[in-house]
Amino acid sequence: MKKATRITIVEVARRAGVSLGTVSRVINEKEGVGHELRERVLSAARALGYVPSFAAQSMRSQSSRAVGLMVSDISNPLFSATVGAAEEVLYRGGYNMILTNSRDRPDKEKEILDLFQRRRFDGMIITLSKEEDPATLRVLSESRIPTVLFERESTLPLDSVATDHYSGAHQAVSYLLNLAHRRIGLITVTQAALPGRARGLAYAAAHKAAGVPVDASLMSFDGFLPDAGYHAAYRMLVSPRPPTALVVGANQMPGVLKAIRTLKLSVPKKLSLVQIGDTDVASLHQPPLTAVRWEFAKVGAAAAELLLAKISGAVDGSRPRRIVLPTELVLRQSCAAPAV
Amino acid sequence: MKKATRITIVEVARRAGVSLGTVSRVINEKEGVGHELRERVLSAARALGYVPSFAAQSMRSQSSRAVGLMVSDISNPLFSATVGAAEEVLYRGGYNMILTNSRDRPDKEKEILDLFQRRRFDGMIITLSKEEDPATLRVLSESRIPTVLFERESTLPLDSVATDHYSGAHQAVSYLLNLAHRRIGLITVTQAALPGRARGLAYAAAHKAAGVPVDASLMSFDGFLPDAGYHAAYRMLVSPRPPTALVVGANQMPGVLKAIRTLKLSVPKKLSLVQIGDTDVASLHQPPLTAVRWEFAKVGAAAAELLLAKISGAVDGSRPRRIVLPTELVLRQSCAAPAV
DNA sequence: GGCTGTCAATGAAACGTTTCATTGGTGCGA
DNA sequence: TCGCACCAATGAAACGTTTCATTGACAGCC
Repeated sequence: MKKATRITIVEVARRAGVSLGTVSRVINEKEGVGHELRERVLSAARALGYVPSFAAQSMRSQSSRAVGLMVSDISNPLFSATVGAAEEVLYRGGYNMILTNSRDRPDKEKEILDLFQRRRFDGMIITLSKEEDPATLRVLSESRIPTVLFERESTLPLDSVATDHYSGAHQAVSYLLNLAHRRIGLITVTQAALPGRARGLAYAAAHKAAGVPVDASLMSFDGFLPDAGYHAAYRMLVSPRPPTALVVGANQMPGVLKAIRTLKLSVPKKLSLVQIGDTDVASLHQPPLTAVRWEFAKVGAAAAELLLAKISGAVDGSRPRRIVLPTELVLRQSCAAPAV
Repeated sequence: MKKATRITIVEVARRAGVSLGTVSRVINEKEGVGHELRERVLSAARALGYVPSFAAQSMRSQSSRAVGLMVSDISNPLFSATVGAAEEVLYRGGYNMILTNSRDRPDKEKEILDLFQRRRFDGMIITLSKEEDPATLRVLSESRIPTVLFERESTLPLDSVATDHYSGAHQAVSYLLNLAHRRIGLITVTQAALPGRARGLAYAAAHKAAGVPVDASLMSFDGFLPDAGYHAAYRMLVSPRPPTALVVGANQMPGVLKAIRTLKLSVPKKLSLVQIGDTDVASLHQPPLTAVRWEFAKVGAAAAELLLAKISGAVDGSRPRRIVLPTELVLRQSCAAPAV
């Protein structure tokens, strides 16, 4: 039979014949308690099956030993490696990770941020659907919880850890321009946040540097919609002046590949292809896809490490730190000069 | 300037000129407080920027409104969809999800289970690296936290939600046997847990039903090792009597495909291929891979729903519930009769 | 030998809520 | 008009820790 009532520190103290304070210090491995007593307390605790109450501890110590993570979509494979690495670092630092899914809905984001406040988390790592949503920014600026923006940047003085999406896209587009492509499609996510915005800017800058005019109809930024990759690619590819190359976000690529297959276009003969974010889909495709690569796990680990540093006060908060992680272009067999 | 000290319910009560209890009831939207007072409390709370302390609430109410999730590997794409769906259900039910990564290490699993106890979680959904690890089972059987096993089953009377891995593998192997394959390789994860064990049993049963002897060298169960897929496939394929078909777990498939490519084998001409777990890699491969399919999200949602039902007491705990979700074989173009 | 300093251990206050027994006031039926 | 039931609101106890000022004992020093 299980005891009906929870064992508290009081029972342990009584059983060991010592005071509450003593038990507390034994539990927390603080010094200043004699060897014999320590043993007595420990064995009493064991005998009773005592488990300290986190709620009481965190209420008293004003620390939840927990960190909130808010991402737009956990199921996104690009995120899951990142999230895994963040958890690893946080756990090792003695913090637990609470994971929430905002599904890119600003109202849910606000709700989650409120929740993080109530939970008195020691820190949070967040992704925003729109970097400039006023309601969200207000909550954020009033928050006193150490925060690290993740794959996002803000006008607010917030620390951030992000991949260098600008350089990544710039490399990809420049590479294709160098191969003599003049009509390059870009299929990615919304410009309301860093990744899409940086890619759009890089796309334009690379074209400008090469003296090639930009055709707005070759850019699609609604990658978060279901089947967006398919629709965007299909629309571009059946247009009167179709692109000869496509730069595509990893999440849009499955849809894009379906469109290509539907239209029976051969890669790279008819169409060159670069994927942003190197996944199994890219490396295992036939032909293997040239891709912009970065280490997903590193982004997560860096975000978690920065947050831990902020929590411990090791990093001064006077001026926001922005960590940008590098990308590289992995050349495979999905690109060629455009057919003449 | 931010206030140096946290606003508590006491300040709100003072400012609104009411008692603590009244504020508490307003905050918790309980009835029995007049309209005018309610407004006064609300506006006082707003003015002061009051945010209730979760720690205090959960200490008093003995509920953490949180659920722990322990998976072996978050980065595993098969898990991430599942985890996402579980989070969705739990969040909607008013619970937060704490995600932890056991990395399949029994010692870390035990540590995490202890943590879940201390945190007084209202429930937990867990994956075990070995279903029969005695130390883990002891912790589990002494735990009073409602628990749902996830893709695992135990000799302990624990509720579980899992995919029907047995039928899935049976379908795949039978299909290949029907195509006249006589040497079929199986590459998957450890038999110490449900998925690998069920697949091994199904493999043997299907062979027995077809009157085909089983060759143990055609089974590999160390899919959790890095590059296991590659090594297992390579070893089998270069052996004197290589398999003519391979049934491969989704996580091992990238490695297997690399081995196939290295050996320049054509699929399905030289080798038939079935993937267990239908991912983008399978559907986008050339040729598209025949796969055992199930809905990842449904498994997570079902686990979360069962757990919520247990927490609320809607389901009686006298006898464990085992929910098994169906699989189907999706026929694509990676299988053919063996070359003669 | 008295004083001081050190160390182990104690006991009570404090953390911020919820809950519950009470109080005070109001309306209604007898 | 009294008593009763009802309702809004109060005040204090309780939840399970940590922390901090205090006590008691003992050794070292002048």
